[in-house]
Amino acid sequence: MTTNSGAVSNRGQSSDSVRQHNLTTVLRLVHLNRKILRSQLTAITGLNRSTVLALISELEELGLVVESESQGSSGVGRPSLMVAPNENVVAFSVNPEIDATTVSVVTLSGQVIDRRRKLMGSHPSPEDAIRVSAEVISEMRKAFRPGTQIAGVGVSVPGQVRTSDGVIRYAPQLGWVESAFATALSQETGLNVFLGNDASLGCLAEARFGTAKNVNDLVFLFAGSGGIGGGVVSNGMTVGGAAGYAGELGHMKVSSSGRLDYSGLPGTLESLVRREDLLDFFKLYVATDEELAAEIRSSESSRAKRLIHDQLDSLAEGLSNLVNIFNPEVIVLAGFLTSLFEFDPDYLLSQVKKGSLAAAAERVVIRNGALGADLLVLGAAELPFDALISSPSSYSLKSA
Amino acid sequence: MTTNSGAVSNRGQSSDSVRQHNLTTVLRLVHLNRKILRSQLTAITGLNRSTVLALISELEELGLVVESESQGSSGVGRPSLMVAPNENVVAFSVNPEIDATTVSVVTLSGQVIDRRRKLMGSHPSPEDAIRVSAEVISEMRKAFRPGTQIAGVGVSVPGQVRTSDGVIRYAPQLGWVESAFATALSQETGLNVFLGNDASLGCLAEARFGTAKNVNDLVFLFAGSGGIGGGVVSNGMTVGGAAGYAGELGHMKVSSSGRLDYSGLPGTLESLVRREDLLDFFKLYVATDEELAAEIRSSESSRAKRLIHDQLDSLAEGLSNLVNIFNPEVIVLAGFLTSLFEFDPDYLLSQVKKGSLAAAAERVVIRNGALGADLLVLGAAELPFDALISSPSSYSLKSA
DNA sequence: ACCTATTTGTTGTTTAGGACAACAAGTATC
DNA sequence: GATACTTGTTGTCCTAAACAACAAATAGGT
Repeated sequence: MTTNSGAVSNRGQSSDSVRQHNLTTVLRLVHLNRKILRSQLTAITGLNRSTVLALISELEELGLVVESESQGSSGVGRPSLMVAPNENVVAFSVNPEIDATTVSVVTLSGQVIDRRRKLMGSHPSPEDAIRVSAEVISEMRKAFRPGTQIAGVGVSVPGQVRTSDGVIRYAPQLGWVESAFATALSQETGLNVFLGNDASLGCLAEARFGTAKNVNDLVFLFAGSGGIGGGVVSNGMTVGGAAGYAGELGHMKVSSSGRLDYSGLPGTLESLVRREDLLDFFKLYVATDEELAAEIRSSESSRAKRLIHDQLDSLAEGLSNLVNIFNPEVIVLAGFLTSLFEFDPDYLLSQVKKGSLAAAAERVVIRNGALGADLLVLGAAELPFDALISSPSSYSLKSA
Repeated sequence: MTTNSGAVSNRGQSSDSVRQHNLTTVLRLVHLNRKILRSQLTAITGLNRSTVLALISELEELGLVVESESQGSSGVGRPSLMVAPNENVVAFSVNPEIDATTVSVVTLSGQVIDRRRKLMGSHPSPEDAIRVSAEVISEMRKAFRPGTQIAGVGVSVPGQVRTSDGVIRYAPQLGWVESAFATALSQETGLNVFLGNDASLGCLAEARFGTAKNVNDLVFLFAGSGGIGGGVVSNGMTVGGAAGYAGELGHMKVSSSGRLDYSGLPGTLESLVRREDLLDFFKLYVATDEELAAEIRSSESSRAKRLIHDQLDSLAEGLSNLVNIFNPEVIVLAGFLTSLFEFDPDYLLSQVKKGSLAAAAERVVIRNGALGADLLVLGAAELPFDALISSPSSYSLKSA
């Protein structure tokens, strides 16, 4: 017998907060499931049928959900109505990269309905990215069908984001330092803007819509050309830290090697598991993850195999630590780590188990992420959607 | 601007759950503060005065709190009543060690009112510890004053505890494997029994009553003769992991050294920061933490200083990783790590900052724990108290 | 085709519990 | 001693969820 002390708020609850909580709970379920039967909502929430009816009616009046008759019968009895997010509710997703900025439109039901990628000079300033984002958003808004409601903008930042005020504290690859990105983009667009670290948002997306759906304890590791980022969900909540900088799993020291990572720290996971090393070996100049994956998959030379296994060993050392620290249910890999894993899944798992405590590792599963190119787009859009969902009746949606 | 997605339950709330939540909130505040004015309760909870009155009346009828007139005035206006936990509500704390088992009695107000340490043979079995604990508990119950109500038993385990069923999965120093400790001790005593990892409970205690009070993101590191354990609080919640094995921070690999820790893993924090190494150097056979601390404090030889700084360097490597992973507000040290830290606090902090990302480390504070010998006693007692507090009106207290 | 069992939607009523308002009680200041 | 201020206490109001009863829509059996 053991208890889990839940998150503590010290606030009391009145009937008003109950209503808010129930509206939030129903809307979240509709959002997460994309569509769900009313009968399932009553079953999951434990609320009375009549209460669920009232809640959905209110959400429908707010323009957040729509009901429709479900096709195909689900058994005896009067068929239940299907509840789905209102397709008119959308969010923008902004993804700044080193040479381009991508802006996408995501519906509350998780559909990516528009995406535009703007190439930029090789080292865009934050101001450049803000200007381009604002322009694209403005264009896109003009094309919206009438009645479209905008929840806000979510930005995935390849760097550290200060949660309290939406400032980009440091984005190494972009060279951005202390940029008040959220405030500035909010002024340009008149929309609510939310920032998040890219890997943390990827973690969020995989936990909500991807391979780690319904998993309460998970570790996410994401590796691209700019190094290794991570995200952690514990007790069903994102581990954010005091200021929002938590989850820098790539900068975990695992060896005494003097090799430096992109932030200048020696012997870290990021310094040992490197996309560049593989590209160099395969003599690929620039390559997509798919091209690299193909090379890895077809590797037969012992030199190639040794290199890949070395990388797997280093990855395993990092994952072992994370298993000891977090005892996750699932480890999710993304970016080129998926190719490494696929090359020899059993090897990676066995090495991880070897380097960690038997208890902590005994039920852990390693999986590749399921969201592919939509990972960061969906993750970033969750930020404004979260804000909307947590106060459905008072959140101010903006019209197109 | 950024949001923190809260913990998600999917359950709806009715007026009944509101009452439970409010009772829990008030009782928790009374417990955490040991005593608190009713006016402060209304201010903190945001509830109406009349509502707080009703809640406290119910808790008083349940025998959980008592009200008294506050001494000394606190300003203009009618003086507010003081609310305190009922001293008749207690929990047992059981702390098995390698050569003894200690049983303590803790009141809901956090007073340790009795403590008995039973020496045991050098390698007691779980059954031995259960039998001895049950005997001591039985004796102690006879001495209770009439009306005493028992919330249950909390056990601090120097090893891995499976949360779901209260089984000790593996306690290396004791040599215990897969022991259904909670079930057995519950049968012997007729009380609810809860288990927790010792370091995790120490973390909990420091976060609630010690140096990290009101801190929502903290990392706790505890080192004794049996190695290094840890605990983490993130978003105000203990990081427990999928099965309860999270927080094994001592087994984090930080170097390529082949030196093994007590669980056989190489190059880990525990293998490099060792109480034994210091004892050997100072030629102390067995020593209390105080004796070791005195030796460290008075070290003047350059060899001693080098050894201590080496240990500090290794400790810093581990802490740097934890800073990058958790971005904590506070790091709390306990056990002999306090002596290491006190030897050169600035050095440890600067080494931690050197090995971690500037952003993640910029506001971190390192502190020694404040609870000393009561650490595990208070921590373990929190387990039954948590169960009581989370359902005040339906929890079944046992009488003496 | 009709009847029954089953499930869900809908409507009207009840009820639990927090908010609110009004007043009493006790303290500090002038 | 008068006033202002804060808190305790009591009675009433109000919100929102539960409940009960009935209607609607389906599947399966005869």
